[in-house]
Amino acid sequence: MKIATYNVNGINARLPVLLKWLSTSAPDIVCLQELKAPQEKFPEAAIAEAGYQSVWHGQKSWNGVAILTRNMAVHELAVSLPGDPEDAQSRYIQTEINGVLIGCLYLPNGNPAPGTKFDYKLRWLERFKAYTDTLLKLDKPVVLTGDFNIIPDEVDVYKPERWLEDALFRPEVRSAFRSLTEQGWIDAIRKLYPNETIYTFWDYFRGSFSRNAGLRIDHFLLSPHLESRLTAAGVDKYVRAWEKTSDHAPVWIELKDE
DNA sequence: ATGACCGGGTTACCCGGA
Repeated sequence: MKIATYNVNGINARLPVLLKWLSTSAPDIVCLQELKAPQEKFPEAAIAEAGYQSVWHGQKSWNGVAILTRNMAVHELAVSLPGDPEDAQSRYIQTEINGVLIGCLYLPNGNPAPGTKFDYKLRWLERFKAYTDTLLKLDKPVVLTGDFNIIPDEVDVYKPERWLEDALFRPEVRSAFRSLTEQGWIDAIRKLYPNETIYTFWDYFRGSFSRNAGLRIDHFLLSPHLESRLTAAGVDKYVRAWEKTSDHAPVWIELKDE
């Protein structure tokens, strides 16, 4: 079972690129972030024509998340992260497929830091940590994937010294990410590639992609059950080189059957 | 150190993104 995550930066602007990537990469499950489209503007029919069922939670202008599946029934379980009914931002959607709970998240960016946006990011991380505690106690296979907006370590950014004050790299958020892996969640890319420089995002400007000035901010966290089932992982970096592409590249893992 | 590139939409001398 191949599971992918892709911050599309606008589902409608990205539709041709998304469909082309789906046909070449052929993931079974896809988590999308930054739809930047209200609920009724999601291109469900075009995606269905490509062979994928969708569940999504849109929002006008910003945010928005979706889960697509190929040849598998989708049962939508949740469209928000528990813990704050007042939070109106569409940043989490969750479903269960083939006995695996799939959480698709778009964590707040948090810049500028410090400030109210950074405070929101930290609150979101607290809620997320409380929820991951709950998920671990379920004692079942769980995949949490998406755009975490967290650079976990110095190896995950081209010039760490320039990012020290940034909301993606500040000690509070790196510590929050570390607390998840210490809790038992497996960073799938790092599990398979402990020392390699691997990026998932490159700015549109400053010639970032051609200079490979990137960040690793899109992640897969696996519950301990899935460690023995993880067989492969990677970044579809070639998609970032396409015309009209997102500033993120798709990231994927392969899980073998039990 | 700085700029500049995208998508959405109030089509702007706008905003947010990372």
